[in-house]
Amino acid sequence: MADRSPSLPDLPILQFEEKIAETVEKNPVVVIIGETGSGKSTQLSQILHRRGYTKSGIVGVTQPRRVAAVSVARRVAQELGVKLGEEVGYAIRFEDRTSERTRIKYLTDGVLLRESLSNPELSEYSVIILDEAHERSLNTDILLGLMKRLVKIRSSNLRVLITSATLDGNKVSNFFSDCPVLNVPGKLYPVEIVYSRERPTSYLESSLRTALNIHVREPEGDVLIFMTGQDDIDKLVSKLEDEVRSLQEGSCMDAIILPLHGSLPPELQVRVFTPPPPNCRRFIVATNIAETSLTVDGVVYVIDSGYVKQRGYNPSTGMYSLDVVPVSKVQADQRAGRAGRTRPGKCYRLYPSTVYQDEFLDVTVPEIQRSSLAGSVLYLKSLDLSDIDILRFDFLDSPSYGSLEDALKQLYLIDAIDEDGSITSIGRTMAELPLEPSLSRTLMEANEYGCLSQALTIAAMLSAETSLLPGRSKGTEKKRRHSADLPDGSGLGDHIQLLQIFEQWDQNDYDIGWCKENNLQVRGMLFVKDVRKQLCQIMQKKAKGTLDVRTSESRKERRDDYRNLRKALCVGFANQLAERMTLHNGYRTIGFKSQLVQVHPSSVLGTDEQGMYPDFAVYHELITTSRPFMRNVCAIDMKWVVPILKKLEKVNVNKLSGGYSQTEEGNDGKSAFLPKEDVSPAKVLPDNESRIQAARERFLARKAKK
DNA sequence: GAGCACTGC
Repeated sequence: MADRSPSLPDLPILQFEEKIAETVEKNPVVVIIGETGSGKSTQLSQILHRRGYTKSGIVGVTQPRRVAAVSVARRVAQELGVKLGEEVGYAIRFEDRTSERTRIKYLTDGVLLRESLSNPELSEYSVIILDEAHERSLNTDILLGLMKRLVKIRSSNLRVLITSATLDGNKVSNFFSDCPVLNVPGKLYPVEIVYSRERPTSYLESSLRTALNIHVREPEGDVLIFMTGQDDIDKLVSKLEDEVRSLQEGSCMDAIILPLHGSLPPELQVRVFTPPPPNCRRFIVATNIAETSLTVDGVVYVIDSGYVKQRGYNPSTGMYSLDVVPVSKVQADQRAGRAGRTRPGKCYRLYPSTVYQDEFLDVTVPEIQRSSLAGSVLYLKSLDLSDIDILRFDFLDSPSYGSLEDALKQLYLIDAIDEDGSITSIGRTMAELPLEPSLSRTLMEANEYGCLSQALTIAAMLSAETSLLPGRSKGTEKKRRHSADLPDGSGLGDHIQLLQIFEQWDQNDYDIGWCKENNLQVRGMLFVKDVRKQLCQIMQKKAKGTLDVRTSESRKERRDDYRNLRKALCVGFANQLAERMTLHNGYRTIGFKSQLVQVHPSSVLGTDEQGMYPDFAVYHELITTSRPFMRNVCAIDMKWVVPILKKLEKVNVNKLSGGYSQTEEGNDGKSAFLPKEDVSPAKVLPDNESRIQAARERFLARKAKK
């Protein structure tokens, strides 16, 4: 591979090559603050290659997103004049384009985590660059902790570079024993920030007025408007269309108004990449997707509502939520930067500067503090790092004690760890599967009951579930769940329906047209097929029966009630069970702090002659939107629940966590982020026990009645 | 009888 291509682009970072090389030479960890347009993603790896770091190993660069890993690798291969997949390659899920000759490797952080599972010292790498670490994805945060440990073990032959944002560069440096921080300027044009005098009562209305003002008064250039979700986007798009239409002819240029969000079909998403005809201004009304994932060229004006829709998780109830929250300063700056990519721009913030200064957090709350940690904890346990105790694991930002406790409890209930918190052999197999722990456990149990092939399908379908639904357009709603053509889950619930849908697609030879006819998202269904294939490869050696999708005809004839499959789900989702109220169709969750929930209206779960839902159910997810709902529900037998209730009684979080309690030094002060809930084990347990006792009594009464 | 921001193995 050539050391220097004649066509190297003129990027700011190249002026710092000497300084970077010198600093990396002397320090095992270096933080690089690289603004947008600095070229850090494509150039850092090449600088280190020129300095000889690819002689002793691979230079690996992680990216939080698949498309970024692919496109940056392609670019670097081009700049170095080599064929992609040879000296320069990439690895993402389902696609490994590397070879023995690969010296520079771009990969998603998830793939690097997988690699470290089989090679904890990542010995083939001489350099690891964690790019976009300021985005603080769950995987990046785990990697940051692992890197801190790894540089101690491999101090002589590993270099770690972390790229971050201005606002938390020092924090990352502190985390790595005050390692050096290098600033690399970006190549953005100046963006003038225009603040509102006060917060608008309706930011939809305010966005509309601001957009129209730009259209009438400002010179040409596209407008990017950040909204929180599809609903508001649709409303604003239609209002803008009305208003623009009513503008006097000839008073201003033409306009094209485009929505842009994740649930938009890909063919509509790519419309934003088509440049507008002359004398025409585009309005792109977008979610966060335009903040980092998609870059729209031609944007000169940005309107920032100051809000974002963000997922949260409450570990004491197991409940997810989607909340509209103020953006962080980093996010607001990122949004503003979208106006200065091609020439000087303007950003209209629909809030006063005091709100930015005093109310916005510096950085977005990291994902690790907003997610269930069962999967991450199981992952870390399976690494067998004898020098690391999970509850003392060194995170850049620690998750709360309650959140780790929730993860341990769940892992214990599904047999992934024993009562002392040590990983079991079941847990080890689970960690190998690219699934949430409950689904991994379901697969293993299903394997024992001879219904692995069905469980594989359900696991794959649930991995993609949200992207299977068609966009919410009038007339097609309800169709997915209640269409006459699609199976209905035999009244047993959504898991079974998902299984039946995939089986039917299989019987239709994976015909794309069939998906379209049934309003199933093609992209989502193809993803399911890929996931299932990947899961099959991993489970092949362990499988006790066939992995084929198609169940044999004879079996279909004797009216399968999916008992084994539902029993396996019950074991895998032992932490996600609910019991119906005696007199109505509401449920209360078992195992968490008492929580009243309802079956989501989109569910196909059937009722009996009295219109009542089954006594017990397993759910895939609890989510609060307008109210707390169970999403994806499956009927289960009460007798399957009894052993789980017994196990719940035995849960001793103090033992699971190795006697480490919240009050001990080291973890306090860092962990207060969620709604203040008392999650100390001493208080939760008695309450839990009495609740379980009551549930058992109700269960026995019911049994007697029947 | 309600709705889903965005990623990823």
